[in-house]
Amino acid sequence: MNSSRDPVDALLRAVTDAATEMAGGEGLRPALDPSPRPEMGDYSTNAAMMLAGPLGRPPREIAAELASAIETGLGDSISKTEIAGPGFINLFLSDAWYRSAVASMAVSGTAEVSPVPEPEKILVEFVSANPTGPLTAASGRHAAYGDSLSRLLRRTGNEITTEYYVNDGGTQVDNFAASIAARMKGEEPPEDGYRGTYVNELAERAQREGLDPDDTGNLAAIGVSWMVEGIRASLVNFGVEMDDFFSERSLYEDNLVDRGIERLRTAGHVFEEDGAVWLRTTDFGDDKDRVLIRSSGEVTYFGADVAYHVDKIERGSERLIDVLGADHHGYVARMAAAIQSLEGDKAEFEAQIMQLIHLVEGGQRTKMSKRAGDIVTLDELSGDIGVDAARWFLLQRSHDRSIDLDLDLARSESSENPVYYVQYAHARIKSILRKAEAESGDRAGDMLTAATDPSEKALISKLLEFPAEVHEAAAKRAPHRICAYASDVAAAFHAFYRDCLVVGAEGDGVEAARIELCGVAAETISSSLALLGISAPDRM
RNA sequence: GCCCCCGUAGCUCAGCUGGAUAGAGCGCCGGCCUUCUAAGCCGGAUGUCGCAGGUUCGAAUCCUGCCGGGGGUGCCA
Repeated sequence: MNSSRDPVDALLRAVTDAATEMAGGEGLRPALDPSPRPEMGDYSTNAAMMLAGPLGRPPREIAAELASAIETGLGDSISKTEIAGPGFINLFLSDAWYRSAVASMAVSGTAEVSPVPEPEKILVEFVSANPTGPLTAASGRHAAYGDSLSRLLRRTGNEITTEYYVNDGGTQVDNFAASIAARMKGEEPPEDGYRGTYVNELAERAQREGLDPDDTGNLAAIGVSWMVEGIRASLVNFGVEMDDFFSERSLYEDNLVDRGIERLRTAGHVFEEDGAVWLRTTDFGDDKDRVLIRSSGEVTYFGADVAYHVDKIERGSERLIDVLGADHHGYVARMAAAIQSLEGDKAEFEAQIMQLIHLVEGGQRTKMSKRAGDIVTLDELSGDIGVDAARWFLLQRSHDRSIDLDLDLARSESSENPVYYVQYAHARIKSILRKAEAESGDRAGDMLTAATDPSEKALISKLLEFPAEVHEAAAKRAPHRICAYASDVAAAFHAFYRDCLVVGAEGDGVEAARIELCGVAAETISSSLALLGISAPDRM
C-alpha cells in the first residue's frame, strides 16, 4: 500500500518479516501504531499477541524473541525495544531514524501518496439538487463532502469523474415554471409552487427578456437553465468544479432511456403488470418490485435514473458512488438491484448517505423548505463565515451523522474557528521559512546526526502518518478524518514551535534539519487542506 | 410493521475491520509575549462510553434484546 520510501512502511515490513519468520511463512498482517504515550516508545506492535494463538505459546515469551529479531533487522534505526502489557513490543527509535525519515519526506514530498493496488475509474455523483431553487446550506454539505471525497480518491490513484444530475424534467419543474408564470402575472404561486424571492427575480428577468408566461414549456427550460447557471456559480465559489452537469432531459433526447430499459429487459428481470412496466428488483434484495414506466406511458423518476446509471457504466465507470440525502436511503436498494440485474458491463454501486444538517439560528432550528422559500442558501452561508470556514464546519463531522450548525456561533466565533488554528500553523511556518531565507547563514553540519527534541519527534511522527491517513480517509469515505489529522499536525507544530528555535538553533546541523522539517510540515498541512478544498495562506 | 443514522465530558463531536490509563474543540479556573506570527502555548476540573446479556486473554468497538432521539418507507421527485 505504501511506497518503499515510506519510513513507517519500512518499519512495518521489518516487523512483518520477523513475525512471518517465526510463524513459518504465514501471511501475517501485524499492526504497527504510534505508541499512545512517550514512555511506551515511538511505535508499538501487537505482532506477538497475534502469534500467541497459532504458536500456542505465551505472548510475552514470543515478544521477547520477536523483539530481538526486530532489533537485528532494524540495526541503527532502533535504540531499544521493550515488552509491555499483555505482549506489546514497543519500539524506541534513534535520532538518526527520525532525521532520515524527514529527509525522505523532503525528497519524495509528503504530498506523495502511493496509489491503491487496484485503481478504479470512479464516477462520483453528488449534490444533484433540483434546479428549482438556489443551493441550500444542506446542499453545501453534500458539495463539500462529495468534492473532498473525490479529491481523496483521486489522490490515492483512482480516476475520478464528478457529476451533477440535473432533474430538469418532471413535476417539480412544472411547478417551478408555473410559479414563475404566476409571479409574472402578479399572482400568487400555486399551492405546491415555489415562493422564494428568487422566483420573483426570475419572473422579473423573464419579463425583461419578453418571455411568454403562458408558454410554460419554454419558461421551464429557460428558468431551469438560469437556475443551473446560478448553482454552478455557487459551487465554483465554494471551490467545487463539477466535471459535468448531466441533464435528465438529455436522457430522452439522446434516446438513453429506451436503451437503458432495453438493457434491463435483455437481462430478463423486466415484466408488465397492470399496464405498467416493472423491474423485478426483489430478485436482488429489494423489498418490492419497482415501476419503470407507468401505465400512462410516462417513465418514472426511477426509470430515468436507472438509464442514467446504465449510461455512467457505458461511459466506462467501474464504480459508481452516489452521494445521497438521508431522505433517499430507501432508494438505494432498488438502484443497487437494478445495477446488479444488468448483464454484460457492470459496475460496483455504492451509496453514501448524508445525514441531515440543521442550521440553528437564535437558538432555533431554521426550517429548510425550498418551496416555502425559507432557506439559508449556500451563498449566504459562505458569505457569512467564509468558504474555508464553511467547508471546515461541513466536513469536520462524519457525513453519516446529523449535525447542528449554530450559525450565530459560526459567525461570532469565526476567529476561533478550528480552521484558523490549522491555517495559522501554516502561516507561522511560512513566516519562519521566509526568515530562514532572509538570514541564510552558515548551516553546515551533518543533518542526519543532529539531535532531536521530544516535541520535534512528535511532529515528525505525526507528519509520517500522512499517507496512511489519506488512504484510510479515502477507503472509509471519511474526509472528516483529514480535518482531525490536520488539527493534530497543527497542534504538534505549535508545540514544536514553543520548544524549538528554528532559525539560529544551536548545534551541528540542527538549524538546517529544523528548516527541512518546517518545509515538510508546511507541505503536509497545505496538502491536507487541499484535500478539504481549503486554502493554506502564507500570511494571516 | 419494516429499513437507515445516532445515544461517549456541561455543549458539539472524534474514536467503532477489538488492544495498554477513552480523546479533541468549545465553555470554565490559573499561568506564559526582550527569540522565528499570543488566531498560539502550558497546567487544572469534568465520564455508569444509553441499559442488559453474550463472544474472548482483552469490548466504547463484534453479536442479541431492550430503551430513547432523528430520518425513511408512493405507478412522487
